[in-house]
Amino acid sequence: MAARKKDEGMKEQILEAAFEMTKREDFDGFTTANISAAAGVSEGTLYNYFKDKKTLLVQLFQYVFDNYYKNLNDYLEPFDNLNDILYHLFDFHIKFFGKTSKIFLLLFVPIEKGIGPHSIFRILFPKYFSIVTSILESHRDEIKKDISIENFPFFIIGSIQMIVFRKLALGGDVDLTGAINELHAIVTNYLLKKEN
Amino acid sequence: MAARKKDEGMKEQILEAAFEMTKREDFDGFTTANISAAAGVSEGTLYNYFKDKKTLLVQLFQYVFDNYYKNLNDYLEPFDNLNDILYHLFDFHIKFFGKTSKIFLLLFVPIEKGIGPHSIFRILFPKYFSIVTSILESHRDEIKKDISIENFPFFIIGSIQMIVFRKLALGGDVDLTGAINELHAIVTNYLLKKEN
Amino acid sequence: MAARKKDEGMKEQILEAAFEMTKREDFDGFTTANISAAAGVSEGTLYNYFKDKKTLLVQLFQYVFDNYYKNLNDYLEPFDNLNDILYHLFDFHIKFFGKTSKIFLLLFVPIEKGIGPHSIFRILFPKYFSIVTSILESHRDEIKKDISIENFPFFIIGSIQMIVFRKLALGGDVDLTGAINELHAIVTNYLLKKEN
Amino acid sequence: MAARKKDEGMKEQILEAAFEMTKREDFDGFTTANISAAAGVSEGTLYNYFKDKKTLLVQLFQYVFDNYYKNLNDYLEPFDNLNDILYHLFDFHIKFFGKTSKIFLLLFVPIEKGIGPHSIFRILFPKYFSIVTSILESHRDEIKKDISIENFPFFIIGSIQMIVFRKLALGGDVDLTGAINELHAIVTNYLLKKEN
DNA sequence: CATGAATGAGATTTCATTCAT
DNA sequence: CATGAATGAAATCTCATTCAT
Repeated sequence: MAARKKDEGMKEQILEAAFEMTKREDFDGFTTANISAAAGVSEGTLYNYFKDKKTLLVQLFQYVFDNYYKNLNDYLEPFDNLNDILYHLFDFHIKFFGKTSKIFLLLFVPIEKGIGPHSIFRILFPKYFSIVTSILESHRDEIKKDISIENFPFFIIGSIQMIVFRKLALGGDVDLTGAINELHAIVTNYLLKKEN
Repeated sequence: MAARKKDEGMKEQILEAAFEMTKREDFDGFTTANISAAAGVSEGTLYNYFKDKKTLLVQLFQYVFDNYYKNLNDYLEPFDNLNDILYHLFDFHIKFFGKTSKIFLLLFVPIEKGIGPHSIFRILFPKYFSIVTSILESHRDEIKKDISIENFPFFIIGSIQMIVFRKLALGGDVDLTGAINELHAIVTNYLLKKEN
Repeated sequence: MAARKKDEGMKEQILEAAFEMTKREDFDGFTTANISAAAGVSEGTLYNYFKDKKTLLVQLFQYVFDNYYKNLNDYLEPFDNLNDILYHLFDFHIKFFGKTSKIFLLLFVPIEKGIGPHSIFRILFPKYFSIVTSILESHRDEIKKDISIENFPFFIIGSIQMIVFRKLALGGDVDLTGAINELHAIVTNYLLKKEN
Repeated sequence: MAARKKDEGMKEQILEAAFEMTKREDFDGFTTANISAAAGVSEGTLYNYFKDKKTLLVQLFQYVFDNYYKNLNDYLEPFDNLNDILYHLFDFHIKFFGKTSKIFLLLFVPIEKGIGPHSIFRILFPKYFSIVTSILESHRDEIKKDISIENFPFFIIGSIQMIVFRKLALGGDVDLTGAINELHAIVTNYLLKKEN
């Protein structure tokens, strides 16, 4: 149990370091050399905790998004109406990834051989879908009656993500707050019952 | 006088083959071996047309998006109101990339050394922004007076793109038409003057 | 006869261009691309005049040194005493190669397979030896009686060559005239009968 | 704690093997394949010790000449007059390179980009100049008063080197001792005060 | 378990040579 | 003959993985 705990700690330390590495301006790709240097361990040590590099990357992505969801829940906890929740969902996303993380490079890492699509996207989508869906469903009464929300989570993630990407692409002079406000306006305008 | 006459189209042939390659289910990365095999030429030939692999990839991305914009213009030509135009913008995007292209893997390819962000995103954003902006501006009278559309192009690209990604991730059973319809509803609901 | 003459002309044109190329500051090696570009012909054309690249290089070296010897003879013709002749031998050498020729890179090009040394040096040495030796022998009466001159040609070529190399290595601020004078003093001091 | 302990001598082992390789009759160029085979390591290992091939070659040249100078000092230590020292300088040079080393092929390897000459010669010249100059200066009282010795080091290196090259070019039947004696006579005759 | 040097498979790149035009 | 695009063998270089310590 102690050993396992130690294991888990080291694994997390490596994954955390790898995530931090993706936020650095001079990030230079997910090589084992880069990851081990960032984690302060030897390359060989990586293989004591992960079968191979692909496994490490898949677990890295899962680690980052488990983290994301956990912190998102805490972040949203104080808010009780959908309007506020959506705003802070956007806000949180920008804060979590907004600076410079290149974690999304992993999206196309293949996770299994065989027929059909099999990228790391497969991990992201169901998770993201379920969290946004559960938010929406627990506030159904605030949402307009006649609209479909089946694809809404994807609209949300796509839009936020593009704001992040834009920041990554264009550099420091992006008005993130304005973008969040505009996105929030679009979404709530569509989604929420008119208050009067 | 000319030797095997330099095929002016060879460069395009290589880029086209590389793009087609990204749509294949068994796509396995942008190696020079893969690209040359897809193009039916030797690896050495690649270097007769491109200084190095990075140059090829940047030009590939530009080629794909030049193609995208050109075809999009033709596709939208018959439509004269913003409602229809937006619908077919979404529609076109899905058709163009919708199946399986992994061209977006290139988004993070660095295009220059130096300070700040410098990925291939830099190429994509201004182009996409300008085309969507010009569409919106030439239909200003159909848009609600009081709303900001500064960030609108990014929401649009982000949303469409996420639908494409979802298809890539989850495979064949995605209701693309439904997604387009819903996205279209969100956007037009926010953007367009209520018709009465 | 006309055809052969044309051949010879083209061959010489290529070799001359290749030699000129070695004097350029941005000289970048004896690639077939470089040589053909310098000569203003296609790469394929090289192979109409030379069996392969090695043959071209060997003939280039021979061409340069045949040229050297021929011009040297003309250059020395006006002088009739060994003192002057030696001075102008040095002078000529510096003028011929002195700026920036990297022709000496070819010295180690192998010219035959098999046992023993077989570099292009083999071509240079006998020629240089014979010309210096013949100069010395036709002025035997000016040379001290009791000294050996068997290795003298090598001393001369080595010393001059090093002056050239020094210029190549250290750049523009070398006092070539001073170096020639000093070398001349050493050589004549050793070699010539004291005049009184 | 240490893995296969980093052999501090591995770098030197590779350089030494590369130098030895240049003395082999069947030496066939400085390819990474040749060098790694000579050193008994894999090609990949070369890149654990040298950034790239050019760096390896520059360091190889420096290694060889550092070795040369160190051993030369020991070799000359017993001798206290310039006459003897010069003789054994020649003698040593022949012994060190005299057989078959093709290390001098490296002389034109470029060491930096930019304007002006920049070959490996730049490394050789100052070193050789300083060692010969310091020998001459510490024996100034044995040298004739009125002669310039500014260029002397270059004549010495050039002459010795040409003897080495001649051996390389012409093979085994060269009278090295005779050549050394003659060179020694030339130099001392010019340089040293007449003893009487 | 940790290390990190060594490996070698595979990726990128160069370039002498060929050959269809 | 001249051309120069295409080739492919060989060179340089990268990097995930192994394994002796």
